Amino acid sequence: MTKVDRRILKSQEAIKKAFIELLNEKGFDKMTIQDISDRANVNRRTVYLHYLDKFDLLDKMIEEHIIHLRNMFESLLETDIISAGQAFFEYFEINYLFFSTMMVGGGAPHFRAQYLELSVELLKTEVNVTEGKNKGLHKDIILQFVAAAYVEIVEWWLKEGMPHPPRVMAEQLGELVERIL
Amino acid sequence: MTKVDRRILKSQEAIKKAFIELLNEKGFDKMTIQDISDRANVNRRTVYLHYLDKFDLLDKMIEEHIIHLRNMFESLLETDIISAGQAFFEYFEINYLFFSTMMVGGGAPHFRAQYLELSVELLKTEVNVTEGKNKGLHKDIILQFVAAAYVEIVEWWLKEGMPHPPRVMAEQLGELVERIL
DNA sequence: TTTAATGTGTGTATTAATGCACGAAACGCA
DNA sequence: TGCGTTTCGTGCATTAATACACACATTAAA
Repeated sequence: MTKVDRRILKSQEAIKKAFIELLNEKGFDKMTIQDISDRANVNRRTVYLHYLDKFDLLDKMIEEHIIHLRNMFESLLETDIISAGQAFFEYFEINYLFFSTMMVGGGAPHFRAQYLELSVELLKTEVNVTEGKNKGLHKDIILQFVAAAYVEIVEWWLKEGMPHPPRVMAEQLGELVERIL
Repeated sequence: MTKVDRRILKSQEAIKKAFIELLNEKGFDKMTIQDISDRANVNRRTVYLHYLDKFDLLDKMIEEHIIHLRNMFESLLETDIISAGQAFFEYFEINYLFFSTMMVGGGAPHFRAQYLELSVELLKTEVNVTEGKNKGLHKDIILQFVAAAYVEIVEWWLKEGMPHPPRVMAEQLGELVERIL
């Protein structure tokens, strides 16, 4: 972990904060780089110094969340599946402002693709086709099946404004997944 | 008004904000430049780029308030003395955090000196010794007398935690000054 | 449809901020 | 008192951010 120049952190912090705020107020399409730099109190040139355009900015922000989710998964390996699932839903809940507004703002596809990829990767260690009820089935099919369900549920849950608390989501989802894996 | 580099404004803003916070928490004597730069999320070197030391920082902050007060005076020339006085006390009230903690933190002498100077300057236009009740008296004596009273009252008011609202202070002070000028 | 205004992405010279290192001064404490 | 630690104030090379300008695209109004 080489030390990052404090100016870089401050600029990126300000830009990302401004981005989230504007995502709320005008949506992704309506906001301009001008808006972002104004809000962040940063020169417009500085935004281009860190990001290619607003799409890249969005991607990088999603990327950060994906990384965070992956780290969460690794630190939750010893935890039971319900509590682990709950932790994930709570993370989405905390960052609801970002994720939900991204959905209505048109950023959903980017998030969906990356989150799906992550889910498949994480589930790899959980699926067993050499014994048990899935003996003889194709691992890649099961993976894709379950991962897609996970992603779709999260997206639905966010779009609907979190109609059930994290714990309930984790419990019911755990029940369903139990029947498959 | 030549345009100031945005970085300068941001750095100074952060430093001053940190200074006020620390003035509250540890007082002027206990705080170090290190503390200030840490809190401001700025390199220690940057503080020295803008200020000689913490005394200079304090002075410059007071100076800014003095300038603000002078501008207020000029924009209140047409206003009646009570309302004008009220505006001043309200300004001190808004910046109570700074002024009051400065008093207990040991910065009072610096403020007192500059505020006294300003008061004398501003009162110059108000005192008339060519006619009226003060005909024949020395202008400089009257000036010093009234200005000192003003300053002392403000200091007392701040130290005591603003025991009366701005309006009341302005009214009573107006009454007293009326008898002299 | 033409025109004006706004936004984009980039080049560039300049400037402010950074990180680091240093000796000296001030401080806290055994 | 002496001694280790902290803070100070500064020098310096490097880097990030800035202001400004430009050509071009997009949008909105006349």
